[in-house]
Amino acid sequence: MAPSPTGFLHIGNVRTALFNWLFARHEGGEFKLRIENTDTSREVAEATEQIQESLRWLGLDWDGDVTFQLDRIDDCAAVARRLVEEGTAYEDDGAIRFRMPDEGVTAWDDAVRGRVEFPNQKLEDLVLVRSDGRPTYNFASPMEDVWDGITHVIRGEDHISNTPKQINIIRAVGAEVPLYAHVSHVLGADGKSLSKRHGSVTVDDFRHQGYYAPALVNFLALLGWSYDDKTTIMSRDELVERFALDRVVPSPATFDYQKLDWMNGVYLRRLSGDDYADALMRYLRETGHDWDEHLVRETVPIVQEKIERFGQYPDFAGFFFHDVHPDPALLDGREQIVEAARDELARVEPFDAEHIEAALRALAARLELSPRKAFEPIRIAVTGSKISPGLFESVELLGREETLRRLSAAVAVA
RNA sequence: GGCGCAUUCGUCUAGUGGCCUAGGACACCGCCCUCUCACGGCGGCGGCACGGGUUCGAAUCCCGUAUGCGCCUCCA
Repeated sequence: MAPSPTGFLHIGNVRTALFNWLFARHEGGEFKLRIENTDTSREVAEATEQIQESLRWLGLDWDGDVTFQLDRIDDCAAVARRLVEEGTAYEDDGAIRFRMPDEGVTAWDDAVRGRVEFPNQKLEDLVLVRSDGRPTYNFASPMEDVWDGITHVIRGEDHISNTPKQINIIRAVGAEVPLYAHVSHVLGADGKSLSKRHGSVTVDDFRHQGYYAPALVNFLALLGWSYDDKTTIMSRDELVERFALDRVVPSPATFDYQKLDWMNGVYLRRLSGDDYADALMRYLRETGHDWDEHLVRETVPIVQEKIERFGQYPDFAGFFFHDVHPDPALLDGREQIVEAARDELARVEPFDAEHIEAALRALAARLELSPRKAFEPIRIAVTGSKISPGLFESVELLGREETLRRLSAAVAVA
């Protein structure tokens, strides 16, 4: 994987990285990370570290040290000089240009697209080394592929037109041409390529919204690749075991956030309570919610099945950690129900979900209200919202004192 | 403009000449479950871009058209 350090890791690049990683792990090969920083003017200082942190979060581990394209500037220059001597390159205004063949075609068998051919006549002589001495991407990249012993280049389809140029360079230096696989782009809902030029959709964005890395990986793997006609949920190991380039489709895929949300929910619901709590705590800490860990862990059984992203937790369960101020209009003249509930809950014994439920259901029956009708104002007074985890369990967790306080407060305000 | 790549339900996809009156998943709609919201169960809506070929037979092969995207930089 060879990102340029111009910003956060983009989700489209991550999908490409994932295919590289899955392929390498499946084949027992190596997955290499190279930072393509020959364009120093566009480089962003933090980017290199952020890219690595994002890959670590996703669990895409690379082999060996990270390499930097700029480190081979001298090696590239030496090769360019040799090509000039050999006559396959020439000087032009201080730069060095590669002489592309004029006749015939340059072709390769792309692992996802089949045979691709370019008439050489259309290939322009390419600048290898700029007049300031720095190699260009189209020179440095194939040379590094050679030096790093890259056997498979899996990259985005925007590189298709670069490939014949790079193949000719590799041939000119007498090296072996790697196998190329050009995967399609990931599109946004607007149908445009999801690139840095259009909305920024970085790994960090997903992380902050509370997506679970294994779910994101599963989802991304299915963007352009499938195992069969019905399998969608696959663990990391299953993905590695099953991934194959020949099942990668060549057409672009649109990123569907709703499906990601669904899949994230599936993953979160499958977690054990402890694992869920661990991941949730990590998320809350990362996003600046300094909430009591013991209480957070106690809420897990009643929220795990209800939310599909950790990002929903603060809104959904925040009432456990801070007071609520429900809009009086929401109660809409139903404060007598809230008042009656307060009186009931004041004497429930023991104060647990089972007995709380029995008491509140009896209250609803006495008021000749359906449970649905009767519980709504109580829920609003206690949680501040019409939507919440189970009422009885929430009340138990909140405790008698705090519950009664909120019920009284709601009545007072109304 | 040139070159290249792509085109199956709204979305992700299965499909490699007959198994397809095109299968699955997400989304959507309806019903059931139900203290809200979710989960779960059941059912439904919905597609081979278009036009020509080839063939006994085409979503699958060929050609063309359309549309989208990419590249054409001393960016990567």
